Amino acid sequence: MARAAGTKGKTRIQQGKTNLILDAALNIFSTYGFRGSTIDQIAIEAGLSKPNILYYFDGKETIHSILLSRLLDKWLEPLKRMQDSNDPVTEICAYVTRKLEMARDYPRESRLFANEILQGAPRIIDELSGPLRDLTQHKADLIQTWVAEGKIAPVDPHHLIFSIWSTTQHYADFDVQVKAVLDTKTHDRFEKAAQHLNKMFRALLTTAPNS
Amino acid sequence: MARAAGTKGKTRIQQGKTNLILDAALNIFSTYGFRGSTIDQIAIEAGLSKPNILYYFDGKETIHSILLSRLLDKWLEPLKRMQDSNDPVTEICAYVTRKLEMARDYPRESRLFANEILQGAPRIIDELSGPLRDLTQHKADLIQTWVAEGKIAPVDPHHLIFSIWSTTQHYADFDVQVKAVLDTKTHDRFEKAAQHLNKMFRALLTTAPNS
DNA sequence: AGCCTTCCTGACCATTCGGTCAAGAAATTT
DNA sequence: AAATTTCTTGACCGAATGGTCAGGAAGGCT
Repeated sequence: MARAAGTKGKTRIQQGKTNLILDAALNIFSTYGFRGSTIDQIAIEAGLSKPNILYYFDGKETIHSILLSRLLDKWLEPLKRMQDSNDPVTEICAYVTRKLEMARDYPRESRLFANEILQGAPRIIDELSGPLRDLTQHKADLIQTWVAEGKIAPVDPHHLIFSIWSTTQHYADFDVQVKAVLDTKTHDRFEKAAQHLNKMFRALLTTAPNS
Repeated sequence: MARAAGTKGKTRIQQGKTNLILDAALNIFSTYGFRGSTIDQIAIEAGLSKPNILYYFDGKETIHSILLSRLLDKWLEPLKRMQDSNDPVTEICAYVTRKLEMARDYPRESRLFANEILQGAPRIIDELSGPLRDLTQHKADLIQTWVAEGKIAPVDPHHLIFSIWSTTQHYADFDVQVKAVLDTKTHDRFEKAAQHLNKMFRALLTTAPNS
């Protein structure tokens, strides 16, 4: 039997088919959710037969969890890159921009993640309570520092982060709705969104700290 | 056969069972999505037998679409209530508050909606392109008026609305993630969120219109 | 009580779906 | 070219699932 393991397979052909299947699976899973997707759909999407899919992967569950675990790394990267700076406002806005670009360039991943969370995150709850929580706490502390130093307006760091996540991912996860309401071209849509979000978070972070 | 129609059934017992089933179905559908839910699950949740469910409703699809159509009315109501005012900032912030309260009090409805949109809104795309689009356009025009009158800072009305939708619904749809990161009590969580969102949108709307 | 309508369910059916397997087709190696 | 390993698939299996149906239980009405 072939390796059901990660990318570090063996043959050139294994490598190719493995990626082909994972890509097809991402299309299907991100569109229909886990239970809503079938191996047959994935097989058709990949142009392979069902048993052939099962030859490369142990099962439906395995494929899904591989996609999820790969996703998490990529997902946390933009936040990781937000670091201390003399210009925290720009630093945070740069993070917003990166996150929005992720939503634009990796909508499938965003929807896969959203599907999982929406249904109670049964497969990645540990990742959320562990790595995600730790990283978020760490960056929240950083933001808190900026607040204490008076470099940005007083904000709740965690809820700021939530606002960034939600507003940016909205353009991937709720894309259908956005398009139904706007019906502008994709480029223009993200362009406008970038300007709007930049303005919003900049306003929030530079407001005078009155009551 | 009994009526498979809406609430205006007949018997007292029909009324009761119908609501019981719809409530159970909302629990299940909002948690597992349409394909991920089974009639058996709904039956168990409602404390009835599967054939009994099918006695009151034509089928799985019917139950789901009834829930969806009921949802839309309730969903658009907070936005409808946003009207012209001498204090647009407060008017908009009140809308934000109402929407957040919806996320807090009706998380199941929010997740049902999110599940549907995430998977391409196959069952309500017409509602999105029709009523939702019209209402949104109407309110966007109102906001645009406020901008033109200099009553609020210049913002893109549509993207402002998207930001309100996404930030508030985030606390219902991504509740698991929020809890994993925060682990505070429910009340405190929404309390802080309300303060944060109020501050953010107020800042956005009252920023001096410089470049 | 007797009659009629409404309500409920065990048993059953057809289809779908995840997964297996034996056997053959391609590669690869020797 | 023969031998060996890797790859591919048609046919099949068991479980789950949406849905049906005949018959019985419960409720309402006279």
